[in-house]
Amino acid sequence: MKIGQLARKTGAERQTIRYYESLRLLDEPRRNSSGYRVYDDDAARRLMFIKRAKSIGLTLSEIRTLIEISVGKANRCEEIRSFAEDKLRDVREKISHLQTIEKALSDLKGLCESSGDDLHCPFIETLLDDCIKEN
Amino acid sequence: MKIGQLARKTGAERQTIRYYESLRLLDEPRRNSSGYRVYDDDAARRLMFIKRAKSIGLTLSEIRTLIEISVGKANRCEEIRSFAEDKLRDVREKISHLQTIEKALSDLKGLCESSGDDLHCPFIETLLDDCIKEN
DNA sequence: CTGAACCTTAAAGTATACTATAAGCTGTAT
DNA sequence: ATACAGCTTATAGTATACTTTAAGGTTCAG
Ligand SMILES: [Zn+2]
Ligand SMILES: [Zn+2]
Ligand SMILES: [Zn+2]
Ligand SMILES: [Zn+2]
Repeated sequence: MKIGQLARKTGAERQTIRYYESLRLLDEPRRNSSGYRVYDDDAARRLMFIKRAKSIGLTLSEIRTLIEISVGKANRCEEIRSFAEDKLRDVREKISHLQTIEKALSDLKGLCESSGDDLHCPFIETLLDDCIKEN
Repeated sequence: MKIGQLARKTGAERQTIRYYESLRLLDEPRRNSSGYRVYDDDAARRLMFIKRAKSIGLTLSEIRTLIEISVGKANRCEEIRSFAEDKLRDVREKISHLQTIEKALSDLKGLCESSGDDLHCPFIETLLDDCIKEN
């Protein structure tokens, strides 16, 4: 399988595959006599692993960590669980941060909706005034 | 007020202030005889506006939009409310995406915890296998 | 044999929001 | 006088995850 076939099979771009190789997310493939990359099904499996891992919010560097933990030998469940806990904590923090933002935004929007004063929109005024006490 | 004083007053870095100016988030200040930037309290207010707007999750380009909508004249509440609605939709989408990720991660972690098989960790196996049916 | 499709590399561009560096001018305190 | 803080500009670096470009070699159909 050359790079274009692998790309078609997995839905990744050729350049992305080379990029992942440069990040050591994919093993260096063997080369044919013309220097072209030649892949097997394990490479496709690895690439799909990366795609799925990305879809659950892992960064490429986290995915490399996961590959390093689990490649070849036994999967080191203890490390994997602690990895998952760290990531879950991150995700939950992000959610709660966004919920704070959501509340702030909808509060401001509510102020604007109930004010009726187009000259001093409380959405804008609140952002302008809350921090500096016009000294 | 020179740039250093404005920086101290608002907690922004001098370079950040110049950067915001280059993005037209801050008006070009007047210059003194040596070419130094000279600011007034309105500039400080504007800078704090940017800080607060960032704290509720707005990007610099969204903040520029908000400034363009509201600067000088009446605040155009209708546009502001539609802006807020767009942003709220974004934030809610992000939250729900993260909640999906949270569920996937904790499900995988649960699989690992209840398996006891360190040789084929279901966390890794699921990511490896779900997409390609080892053809 | 020519052109299209496919492969190679290295380097630069994209987006976001800064942060740092270089090289140099200004202002003030001692 | 001179050190030191503070100002100027333009340019490059950081992080993430690609995408694009340039310049060229390979393979195969017609
Ligand atoms: Zn309003
Ligand atoms: Zn006010
Ligand atoms: Zn496990
Ligand atoms: Zn399997």
